[in-house]
Amino acid sequence: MLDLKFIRENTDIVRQAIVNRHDKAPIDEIISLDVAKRQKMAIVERLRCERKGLAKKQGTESAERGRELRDSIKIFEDELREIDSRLEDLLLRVPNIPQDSVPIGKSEDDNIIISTCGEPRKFDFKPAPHWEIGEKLGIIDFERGVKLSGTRFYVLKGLGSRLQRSLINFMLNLHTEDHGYYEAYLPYMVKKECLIGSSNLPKFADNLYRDIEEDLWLVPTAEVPLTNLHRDEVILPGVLPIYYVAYTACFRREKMSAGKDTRGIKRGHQFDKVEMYKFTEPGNSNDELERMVDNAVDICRKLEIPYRIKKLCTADLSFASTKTYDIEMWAPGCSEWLEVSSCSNCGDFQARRANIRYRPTLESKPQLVHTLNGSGLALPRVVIAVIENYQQADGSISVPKVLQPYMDVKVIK
RNA sequence: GGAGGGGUCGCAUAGUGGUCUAGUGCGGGCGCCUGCUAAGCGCUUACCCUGGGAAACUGGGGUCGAGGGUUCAAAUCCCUCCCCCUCCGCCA
Repeated sequence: MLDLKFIRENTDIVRQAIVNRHDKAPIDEIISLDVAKRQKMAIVERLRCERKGLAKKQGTESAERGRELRDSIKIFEDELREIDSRLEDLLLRVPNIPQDSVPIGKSEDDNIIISTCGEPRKFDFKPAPHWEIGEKLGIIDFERGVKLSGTRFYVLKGLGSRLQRSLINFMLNLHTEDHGYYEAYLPYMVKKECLIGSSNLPKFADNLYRDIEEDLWLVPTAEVPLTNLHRDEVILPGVLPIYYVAYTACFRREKMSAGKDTRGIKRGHQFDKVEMYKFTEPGNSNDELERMVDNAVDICRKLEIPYRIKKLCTADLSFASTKTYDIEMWAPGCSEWLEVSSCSNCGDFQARRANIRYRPTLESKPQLVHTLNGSGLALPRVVIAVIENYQQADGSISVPKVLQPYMDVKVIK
């Protein structure tokens, strides 16, 4: 959420940001509600002040005036409540402002490829897509996944599920041991407030699963509970930056992309992900973003899979982000670059929603922190990349060196 | 799921309709005093919104788990919800 005061004083900047994002947030209505709100507040505060003075005295004529005050205060309070909830809802739907370094673009085609690393392997046979390799080896079972849960579900079996588990452990170990992250095991179901804090609600409700009886929501990413770990807290001086890493399952309806990517395990309703998350001081967040990207890329390097880094343009930037890098791994079987990570600096946008602050020193006033999130990495796509990059002519898969200690085998066959 | 108890300033507590402008202790900060460590004394101690001011600063409102309600007046009474504790039931 943007600061209302900022919107009031920098309306043109906000308007331009919305245009650049091709968003339609209703800034005009916000501005007029804000004016109306402050007018009414001035009146109601004057009335409350009089009531306060009156309440100290007792007597019949002050009781008479008191009744009048009570009634008119109530009318104004009701109006204010209505304005407030409308304003709150609108504010929650305004996207974050892209940084100046973010390229302005019309669509994802305007994202900029910053670097491409690693030589795509030369095959002396035609590389197969993972769904063929996986099915032949019996490590991915699409039919039974659909039998259990319907379309976009699959079952990993045997060394397939072991491969995913190995990747998770490899990533968690690397981030905790080499990159300084602190591991957390989190709830996969969270309260509505958490999703508001992380910016998934109210705007993106249609991509979420929810238990109506308890009003608990399944997390679409660990970013949601991680953001909310420090909700309504004031972090003490000297504690920042905090780095978290967490493995969770993620649940998404993927309604918006129905019909897209239906083949294989690239896009399911349930998938696993290792997520990196940082709480930082405002001055450091961009440096921390670069480091986070490098932490994600380190996985690609160690797995020895070709990858590229993209800087997202304003049209493709996610709602809460001021600046985002995507990392893609090359998948020679389906001949496409797979998005395995998205690293974003959300600035104080989520911190304002979730009320996450820190004190620079013991004496100073609380200030909003900056939050950053990045996949480190998204599992099923890394599984795809391993399968397709390490496939062999006989249909088997050789296991990447760094995974061999986790897999206990050198070849999946 | 059933029965009961509870949520007050960083922590611990007092407060059952007006004297609460929320008291006290601890902890924190500032200062004074003291020829060592210590003790003592004084002051201070949250956050949000909004108005005025170039600024230092200053006026007003709100917040006692959250939100409503009753009342001239609510930390205090009523309703809904959230969270914590104890016992019972169930359970990996």
